[in-house]
Amino acid sequence: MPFILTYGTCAMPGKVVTRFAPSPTGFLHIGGARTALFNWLYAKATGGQFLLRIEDTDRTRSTDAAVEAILDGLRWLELNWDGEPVFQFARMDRHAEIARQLLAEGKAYRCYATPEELEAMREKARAEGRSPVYDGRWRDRDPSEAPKDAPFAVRFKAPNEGETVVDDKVQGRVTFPNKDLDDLIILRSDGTPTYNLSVVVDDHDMGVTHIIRGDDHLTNAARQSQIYAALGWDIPVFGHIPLIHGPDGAKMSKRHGALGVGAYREMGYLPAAMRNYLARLGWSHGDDEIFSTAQMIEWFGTDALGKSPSRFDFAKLENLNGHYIRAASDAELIAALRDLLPHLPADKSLPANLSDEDWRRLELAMPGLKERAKTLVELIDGARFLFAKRPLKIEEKAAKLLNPEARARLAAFHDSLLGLNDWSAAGIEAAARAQAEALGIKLGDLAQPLRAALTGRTVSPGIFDVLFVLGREEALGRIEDQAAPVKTAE
RNA sequence: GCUCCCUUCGUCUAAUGGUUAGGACAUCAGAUUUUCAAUCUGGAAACAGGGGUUCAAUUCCCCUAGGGAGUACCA
Repeated sequence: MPFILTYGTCAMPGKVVTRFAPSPTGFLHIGGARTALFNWLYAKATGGQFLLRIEDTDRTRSTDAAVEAILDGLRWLELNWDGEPVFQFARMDRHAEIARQLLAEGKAYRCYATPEELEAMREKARAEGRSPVYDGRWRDRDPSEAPKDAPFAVRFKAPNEGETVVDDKVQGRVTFPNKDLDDLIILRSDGTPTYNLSVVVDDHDMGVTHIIRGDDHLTNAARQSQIYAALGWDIPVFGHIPLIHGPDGAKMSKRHGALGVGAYREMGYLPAAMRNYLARLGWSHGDDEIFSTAQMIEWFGTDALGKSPSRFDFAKLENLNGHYIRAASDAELIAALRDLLPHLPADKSLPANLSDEDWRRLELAMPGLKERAKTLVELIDGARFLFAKRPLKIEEKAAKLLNPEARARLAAFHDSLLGLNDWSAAGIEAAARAQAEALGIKLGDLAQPLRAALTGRTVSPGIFDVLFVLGREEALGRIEDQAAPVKTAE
């Protein structure tokens, strides 16, 4: 079957092409998300293309669910890729073809060493304090010495002497002694290509010019450079960024920090806040902390990428998210909530089937709510009182506010409210202040019992806004529920 | 073990061969206030250690310590 070049043939000279190349063995984690962001930013900043390649050649570990999770994660972060994703596995024949070409040109050779043999070799090298590299035992042997019908792998004939230099945009000039870079297998004994070959071939065919990736690939960059050189292809510009660590400085693991971006969505973070936070992990633009995606694109460059690893800090993310929530319009937040609600477990969500009227009420309450929420989840929690049914369940701390005096004040205020024509926050506030004065108490002594009666809690948006948003009937009802002298506190 | 990389307040980071080493988050104190937030003011808080080079080093070089990555017929 003829191989079709998807991008290589149409790559414009001088045009930047970046890519994100995750392997679909799990969700899109935070480090991957940042890598994707940087590549995306670089493409946007240079007017180039941002491509996506799914490295699914490990058939036992790759899953369709993971592919979906990664695409989902990228979409949520609004990191849109150009064109269709390239699936590496589908290009296996092309990779094998290049391996055979290398073999034919004498730049690769057949290796008949068995896995046991290789293991013994490594053991020995380790014991002697040398790098556990392949010793090249089949490198220069005559084909006639090959065992008949024995399986073989194809190894790349890497230079033995000298050094390989990776000119890295982030790490600088990194030099590797060639003696430590052994002849890696490019074609397994079952004829399938291996990672380092596939990556080189794909990046070349896709016309990739710039590669920003985790520094766990730095050594690979050296090996890949050798393959590029053997093939006579241009080596892309590399930028190897340090990995993100967990809050305790240790490697990210499932126990701490290594969550899929979907988890961040469910914790109520906004994509824009996420991008902003991620951008500040390992990249900076002077003292700027909060900036729009447009500014990010304008400012982004590999020069300001840091070399030292960073830790993931939830407190800062949360703070940033709070900024974004406060800055968002009410309509935007309503939209974000509508998107998020279906993804949340019932106990963290709002009642199902909110009516249009409910949504309107929520939007009306939004200015007061968003001021107090650091995440959408907190926003939801803060909004819960809006949809509570009478008689309200009163939280313990709120119940303490509702002592007999407080209930008497509520009764008095309830009566004043009956005669209030201007049911606006300002009108209600004026009434409350007058009431407090008449009673000879501080405003707070009326406001807090009111809060308890109206929301069942001790914390809420401004209480006059609460009355206003709830509407006259509901508000008066809730006050009455708590003001009635015969009713018990619980 | 071997190869490579890293090290500025608790965290993310800025800057510089000569600075009171800056900002942000977190933290503490105060102001404001109907609660909580938000906001405002102020405080505490860092150049890992040791050698050099230099008139001068946080900055350049070396060593040590600590951290990270790689070391597969995984990606």
